[in-house]
Amino acid sequence: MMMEEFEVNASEFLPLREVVYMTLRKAILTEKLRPGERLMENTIAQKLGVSRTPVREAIRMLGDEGLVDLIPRRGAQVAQISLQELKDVLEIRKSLEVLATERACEIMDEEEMYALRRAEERFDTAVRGGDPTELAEADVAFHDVIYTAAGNRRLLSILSNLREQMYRFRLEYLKQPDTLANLVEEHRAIVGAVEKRDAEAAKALIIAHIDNQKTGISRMLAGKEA
Amino acid sequence: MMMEEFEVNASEFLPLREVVYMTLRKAILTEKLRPGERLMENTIAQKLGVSRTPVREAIRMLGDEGLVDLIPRRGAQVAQISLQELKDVLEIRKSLEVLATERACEIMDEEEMYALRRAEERFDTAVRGGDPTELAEADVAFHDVIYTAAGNRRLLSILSNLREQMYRFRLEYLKQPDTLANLVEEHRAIVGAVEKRDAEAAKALIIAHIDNQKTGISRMLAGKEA
DNA sequence: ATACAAAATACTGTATACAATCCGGGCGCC
DNA sequence: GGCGCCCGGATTGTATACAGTATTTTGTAT
Repeated sequence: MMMEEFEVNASEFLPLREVVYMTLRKAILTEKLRPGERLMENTIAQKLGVSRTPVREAIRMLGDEGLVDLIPRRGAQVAQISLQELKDVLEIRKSLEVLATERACEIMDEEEMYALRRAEERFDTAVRGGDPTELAEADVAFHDVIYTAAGNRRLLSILSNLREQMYRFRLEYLKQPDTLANLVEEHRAIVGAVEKRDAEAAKALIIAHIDNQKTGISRMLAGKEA
Repeated sequence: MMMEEFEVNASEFLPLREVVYMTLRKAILTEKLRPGERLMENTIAQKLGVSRTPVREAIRMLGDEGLVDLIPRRGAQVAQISLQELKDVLEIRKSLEVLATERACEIMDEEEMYALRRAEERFDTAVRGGDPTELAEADVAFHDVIYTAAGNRRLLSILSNLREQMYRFRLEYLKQPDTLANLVEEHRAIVGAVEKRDAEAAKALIIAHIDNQKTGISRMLAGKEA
């Protein structure tokens, strides 16, 4: 496969399509590839030193996640995410996070409870630390504990996918210092409710959590326009 | 591409991967390819008279839909759908159908209302007609009107995907004559609630609709085991 | 006979070559 | 001068060839 040592350092002997996928994904999320930009198989393949085949497959994966738009016979381009689409995604997430949280309240075991508390602490630490990447990962990890505890694999996969849609915004969002304090508080409250297995309370908290995100991101975008 | 006239009659000059995808999908849904059966790229490619490339892509599409399990370096096999997975899917659908119905109640316009009534009539007719394929399609069309009216494209796509998961069961399920009468009645009630824009009532009806499906299919599967 | 090892085989992963289609530019015609 | 057609280049779609790995088979030794 050659692959002149180059960009892609990550753990070798992974399928190439995964490597290409992760590389492109990162480039999109960090805005190195801007929305609307075309992804040409040949160009990318040459740039990464691989053949078109894994590039093709990687691009299709990104298409499934919604990070790129696939246009037949025209190729792919980095997806524009409109405010409308963002709202759509958040609306779906609200329904499904509620579901996940309710189920988690019902069937979560002690081990998972412990993991949840640990995840909350990690997020707490990350907020104080200030590294945005770690912060985002800690947030992901926190919610993942709940998703997983819900015991519905399909739900986990859908929620993970929806999260991807928002990643670009989240990175910005998580930089706003005033939101961070809120987030810590919200997470703490959610953990409390789940620990008591109080599904009603947890549901309300999750709804508020998502609604806050929606207003926060909307405000952020509105500010950016100006 | 040659493609010796063969099986795949459907509208030519569609990308081959689509043709292969539809062919395989149909084969799985009609149980010509049984759960657990391996899908080997070479074999399928030869059988359909195409190369491995479009077959590969088609198989990956089926993987996304959950109709086949993709195992790295081992290929794909037709997914076993356990009762648990079925319940998982129905649980998610319940949340999202509720969401779709509520939104539809809010923002559906007159044209879509009309389409909904037409779809209900079509289903009604199909029940009397007795052709199971038409029946399934009419049911899909009915729910699609609501999904679409909800005005959330991502939601539409997720719900469509989840429906695929259940297709195999639905075909069997829709053959049971006693359920059919119920279904017609449930659809009629849903249309009534949506027409009045009574989101609460519609929500309750949709929940009942899905719960009925769940018990119906569970009973059917239990019967089959014995 | 069984267990282990080694080789053959069969399959996926990757690369490359070829075909078909779409887009833009230039030229001619109206 | 504008509209349309044709041609060439660019890019995706498809086919095939090659490489690497996992699985199965077969042989041998205990």
